[in-house]
Amino acid sequence: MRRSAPTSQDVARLAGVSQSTVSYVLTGSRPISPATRRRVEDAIEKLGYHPNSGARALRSRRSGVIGLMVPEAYGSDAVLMRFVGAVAREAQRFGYDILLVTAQEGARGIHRVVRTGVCEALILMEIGRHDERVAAVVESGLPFVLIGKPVDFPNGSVVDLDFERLGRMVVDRGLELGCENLLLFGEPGHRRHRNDVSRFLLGVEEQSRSTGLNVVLDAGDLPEVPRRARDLAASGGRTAVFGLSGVTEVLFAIAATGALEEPGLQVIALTDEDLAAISPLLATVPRVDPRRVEISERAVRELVRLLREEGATPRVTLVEPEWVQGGASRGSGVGGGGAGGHGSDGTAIEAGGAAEDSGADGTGEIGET
Amino acid sequence: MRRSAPTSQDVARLAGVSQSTVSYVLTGSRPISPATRRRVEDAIEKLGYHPNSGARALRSRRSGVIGLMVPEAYGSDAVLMRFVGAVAREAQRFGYDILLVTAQEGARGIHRVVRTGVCEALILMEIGRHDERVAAVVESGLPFVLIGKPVDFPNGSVVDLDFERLGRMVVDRGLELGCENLLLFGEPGHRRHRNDVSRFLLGVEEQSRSTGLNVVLDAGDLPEVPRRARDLAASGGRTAVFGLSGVTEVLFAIAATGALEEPGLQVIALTDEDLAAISPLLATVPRVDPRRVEISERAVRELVRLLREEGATPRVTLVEPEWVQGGASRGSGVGGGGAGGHGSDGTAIEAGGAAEDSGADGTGEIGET
DNA sequence: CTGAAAGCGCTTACAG
DNA sequence: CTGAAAGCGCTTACAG
Repeated sequence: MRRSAPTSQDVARLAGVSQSTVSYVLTGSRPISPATRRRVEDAIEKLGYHPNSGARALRSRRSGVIGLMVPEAYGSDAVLMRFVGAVAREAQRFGYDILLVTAQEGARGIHRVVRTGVCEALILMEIGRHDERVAAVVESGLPFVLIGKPVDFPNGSVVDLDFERLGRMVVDRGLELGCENLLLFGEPGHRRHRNDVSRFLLGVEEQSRSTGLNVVLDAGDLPEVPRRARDLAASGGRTAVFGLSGVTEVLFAIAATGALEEPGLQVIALTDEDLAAISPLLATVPRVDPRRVEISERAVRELVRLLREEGATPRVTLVEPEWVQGGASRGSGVGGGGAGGHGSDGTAIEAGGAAEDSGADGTGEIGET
Repeated sequence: MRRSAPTSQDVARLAGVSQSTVSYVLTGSRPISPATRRRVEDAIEKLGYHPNSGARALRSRRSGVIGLMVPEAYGSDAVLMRFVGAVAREAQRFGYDILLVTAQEGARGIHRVVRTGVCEALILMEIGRHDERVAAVVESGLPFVLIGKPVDFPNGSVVDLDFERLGRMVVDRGLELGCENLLLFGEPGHRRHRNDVSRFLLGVEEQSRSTGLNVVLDAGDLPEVPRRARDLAASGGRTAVFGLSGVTEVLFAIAATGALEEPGLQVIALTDEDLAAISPLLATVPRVDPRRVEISERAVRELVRLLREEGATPRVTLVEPEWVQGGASRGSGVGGGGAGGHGSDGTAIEAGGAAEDSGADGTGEIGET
């Protein structure tokens, strides 16, 4: 039943060439005549040959495997799998496999996969403000990308949603919709220590200060949100309701039932398009897409760039949130300029030598060199 | 910055032994004197040595990597990540890493990871009724485990929730709560083709037939569920409401807002404990835990058994759903006997040589030999 | 209880 | 444009 897999030796024999020629056809590191190439490719096809990954890794020091360090699941982790799936698919496109490393393993996990050589590059998710893993991955010397931008990060590639801009966008949209208040739920206050939340709040506070929108954090536990919203609207005027974090999507099922469908309330949703499809009523409110698939794919492509481009330097890419419904597309429809700290022309603003690109198309750009 | 990792040669030199002795200490495949072992271990510690995975895999044909074939994300995939995370953590415990293979790759993906030798075993999720991957994985000769039991499966290890029993449990609980109707949502009708749904419906139909509970499928789209439930209760009497699939958890946020809190309605929730924590009101309804972490862990342990036990035969393990709230624990509180097709004493009922264990503790058992 | 040596299947200088 | 050969770092018979 389990015959051992064919080797390049078998392919060479069948094609009538040397074993090294088979290897050269595969790696492309030497010109091969069309006729020879053809014979080798036919033999490969006929035998169903795949190069042994252990031998290849041992010899070339390239395993073809990217380590993905995933955070411990917390609350509703629908969000997490969206990243993981997209990373795996995009890596596949470039011929890489994804190996899971759990956050639980910490810096030791990074050392392990580096030392064993099982991974030739790493993607880390949800880096905290003072995270031992950053030092570990930098020290490892392997190419790496962070999904999720720490507030302060010395040098290295990052791909993340532009949360600060998201904050400004939500404030602007609330104003545009004639609201006097913005009620935030999903515990943004409690989770201020999280990089994404703190950056989001930075944007909200900045933009609300300059525009006069009244912002209320901490709407309380989930079931209390509708009541808090109604109270706020009754006492303080028209109120926009917005929730951050993975909890949001669950919460919007609430909105979908009509609990928040009242004249004085205006829901703004942060949700993936396909999740929106679950609840038809979500189609009626302005939605902003957190672009998780886009971010995951860009993270992989950035890593591939670092792996394949000689002397490539790390890059910070902030992807713009995108209005899907109830606003201009591309995220640039509302107060695009704002009081933002980064330009829209590719200005480098990061310390430590990393360049931040924010292309004219509303997302950071990764240049091909 | 990136000095190359130390080798077993380096360890041997430092410990003053031969390179093979280092290897024997690591593999444990030969008795080593305590003194020598000690010196080797110290050297390993001092150098931070980890054996090169490529070399090890090349020589031993054991990569230490388990492939996990994950389904394409659909709808709310919170559920998926719960499996993936638990599988990764449990594999870690046994010294294995998890490599993601996307369902998108299909049978070709299985051939690839088998032929390259990158995986030495496989876990497959969400096998369909006629799935090309089953033939591929059987033919590969690698040890494998399915998470999710196809209705008909020839021979091989399976770990899954006992969906048939879940069906019976829900019917019994509904009756116990004085209901005359059971409204099922989460599109159980449309998704009848899915293995889990069809097995669940089998249990529901069987038990409702023998008890006279009126079962209604297809409660419609999410937002319509509360109205349908109220209508049913008004015309037909007290109604239990139960939803299958990942959508359930989102839906229960609806219940949590009180949309289903009416005298004639009785919500029964299928949800992980930690998700229940999001919504305090969930604590007030009977909940049944789909035991995803338990299933994932058992899948890994079953695979480890196949990998390490000489001549181990595949085994089918059905994990019992567990009442968490509003019922006896351990799932055996309600109609434990039922009209079920499997005993509670470890009787083998599967065709094709696979044995089904259903231990007295309410879950299938994996014996250590 | 330990060592010297072969060899897993590749990639890549070295040669022609 | 192609081949013969070294060697990546292990594991595991073969020897003592």
